[in-house]
Amino acid sequence: MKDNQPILEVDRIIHEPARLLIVTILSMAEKADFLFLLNETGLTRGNLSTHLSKLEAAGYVNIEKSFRGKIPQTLCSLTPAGQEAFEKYRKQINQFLKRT
Amino acid sequence: MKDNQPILEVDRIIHEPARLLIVTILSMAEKADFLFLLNETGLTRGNLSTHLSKLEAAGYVNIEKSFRGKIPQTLCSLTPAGQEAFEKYRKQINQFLKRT
DNA sequence: AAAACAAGTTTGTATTACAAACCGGTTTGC
DNA sequence: GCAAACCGGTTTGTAATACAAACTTGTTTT
Repeated sequence: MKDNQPILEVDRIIHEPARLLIVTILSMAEKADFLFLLNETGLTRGNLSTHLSKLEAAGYVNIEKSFRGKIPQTLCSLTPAGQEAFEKYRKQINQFLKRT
Repeated sequence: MKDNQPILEVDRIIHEPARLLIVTILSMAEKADFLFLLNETGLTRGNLSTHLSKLEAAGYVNIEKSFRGKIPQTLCSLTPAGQEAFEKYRKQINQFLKRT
């Protein structure tokens, strides 16, 4: 068989709940550091790290590393592509769920 | 580490796009057969089959097998638990996405 | 100087979604 | 009347991935 056409095609990168959370926060905060995201999301550090990496690899978030005194700091922000993808996702899901 | 509390906790059974599609269709049609779902969703038979099994195992859909003449027929419908879970999911996602 | 801590990253594992192969029966072609 | 194609699915094999736990690199504390 090879009858394969996707119907409800949604961006899996954003669809994942943990990342949806992260992206939503970033869409409001416009630049947040690792520890802030850690608190807000309730994720473990490990999972936050990997989800951020995945978002970065997708080109959806920008990650800049710096130092706050002697302590490393990771700042994250949505890229334009990320904002766009998020908006698109929201529209899709809203529209899909609207038609009761 | 063991600081683990889930924040955006969404029903993964329903969250999966293919199953969200199936459940949405069932919520409107109230009893649909395999071939109908196959057309509506655009899934392959194999994937439709496994997703239905998963929904059945979760107690969200009821599957009855019968014959239409000599041809087997699989009828699917949402259980009350399935309807409830779907409604809950919709509310959660809508509410989450609402707060821009 | 050793032990605890901070801020992340990497690794190991179990779950999964999807495609492809399979299967039992039925119809069609010859 | 029998082989080949078709129907309506189910099972299997595999690659991706989400999460927890272990590790790392550097910094305070004691």
